[in-house]
Amino acid sequence: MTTTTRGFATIQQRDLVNQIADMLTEALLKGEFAPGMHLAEAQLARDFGVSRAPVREAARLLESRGMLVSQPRRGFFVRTFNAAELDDVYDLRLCLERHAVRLLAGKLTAEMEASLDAQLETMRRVARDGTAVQQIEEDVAFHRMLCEFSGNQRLVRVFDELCHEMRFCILLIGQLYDDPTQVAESHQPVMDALRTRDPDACEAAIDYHIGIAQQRVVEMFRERETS
Amino acid sequence: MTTTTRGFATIQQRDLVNQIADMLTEALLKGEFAPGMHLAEAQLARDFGVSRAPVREAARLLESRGMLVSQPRRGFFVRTFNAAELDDVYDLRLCLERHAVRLLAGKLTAEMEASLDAQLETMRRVARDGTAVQQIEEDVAFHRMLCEFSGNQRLVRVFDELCHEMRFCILLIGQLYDDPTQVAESHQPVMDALRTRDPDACEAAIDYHIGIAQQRVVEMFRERETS
DNA sequence: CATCCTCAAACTGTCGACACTCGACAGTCG
DNA sequence: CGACTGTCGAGTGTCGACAGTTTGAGGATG
Repeated sequence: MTTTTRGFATIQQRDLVNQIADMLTEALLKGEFAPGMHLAEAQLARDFGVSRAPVREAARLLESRGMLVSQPRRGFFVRTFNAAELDDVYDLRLCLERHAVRLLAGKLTAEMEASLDAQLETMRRVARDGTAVQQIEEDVAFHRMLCEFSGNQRLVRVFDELCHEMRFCILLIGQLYDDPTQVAESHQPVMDALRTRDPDACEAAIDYHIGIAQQRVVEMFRERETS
Repeated sequence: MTTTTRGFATIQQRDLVNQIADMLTEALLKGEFAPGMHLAEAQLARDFGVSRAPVREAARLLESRGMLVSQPRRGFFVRTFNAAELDDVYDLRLCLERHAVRLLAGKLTAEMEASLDAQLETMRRVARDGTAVQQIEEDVAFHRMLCEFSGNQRLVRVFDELCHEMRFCILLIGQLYDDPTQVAESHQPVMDALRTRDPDACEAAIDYHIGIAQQRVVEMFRERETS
């Protein structure tokens, strides 16, 4: 209710928790908090100009997303990842998307195909004139579509959770792609495989695609770790 | 139940939040709250003899476990499942365990084998003289071992989440098995397949095993739905 | 008889306050 | 000199209160 720190006082009456969670997320992704760092509720509350209650809830939310961890009576800490954990995340993601494309192969409609094609087009666009963050977002969006179109909503939820963690790690290592055009083009084989409607071909394509990404990201993360 | 290494009783100072979460979970599994029912924070706080803050946190915890859902400014409601959602949960579980046994096939150690065999034995025991709840718990424990031994900790976490939901649904439909001895025996083929170390055989065995359970549970749930 | 409006009760979101715990640091005693 | 103890500040866990919102009952209206 008190004044915001800056001019953008868009009606705060609506859901402080989500706003705080978003701001915290952004700060985390920007690397403003060092991994393992302790986040004091009172301090954050002062920074945001609110009481501790919504801060606490927002922190719990981020905890459930795996971006923070909490210890009883000690509070919240920025989640630390090691390369092995990141590898697990990618491994699980591969497991999910494999399943998704197999399901999708048997039910791909013209609308889905059009949506995916459109998304590929978007990716090509941001590859030319988009920020690294945008490129990652559109990349994720394509994969999320695959999960959504699989028809298993529960799978999408888990995928979203994993995405939070992957984003977190990717933003930590800085940039992901050295040639942005690859972002879009590396997805084309997946799209082509889907069009064949052959589950095995789809699985192979996604296997290859994610395997590459996994190798790259985990490797870069491992390098960052030893510095 | 849990004893400290020195034999002292565990100090009952664990936060209220966890205690409340446990009680709420128990109440939910006992079916004391109807699906879709609104849970008023103040009322629960009175019931537990605490303030709303810990109740709120406990509720958020259960929300993250998928047992409650919340709507802004309206509060918490008991999660309702429909057969399709439950089917999704089983589908995803199958996806996870398939992956787990494939990984496990390539790394099964003698210790793991012994643990799994021991768990099968426990299952046989509770099949004879255990409650339905115990039988389910030991059943789950076996599958959890498969996930743990796969080596992917992140996978285990997702499995745990799914388990909460499956337990919830299973307890809703009352009893799961009509012949308790099947509980243990239906797992034997999975164990046998693992011993061959053949990923394909393992996948096939778990496919069959979970497929049966899925069919059964979802079917029973669907019946309950239309009543 | 159905519909809309009013209003009070109930409830959630948020706040500030207090008690208790944890960790650090310094002082004390062997 | 080292181990133990008391104290202090920082921070979390919990509480009661207030304000604004939602809900549902009941009356007014067409």
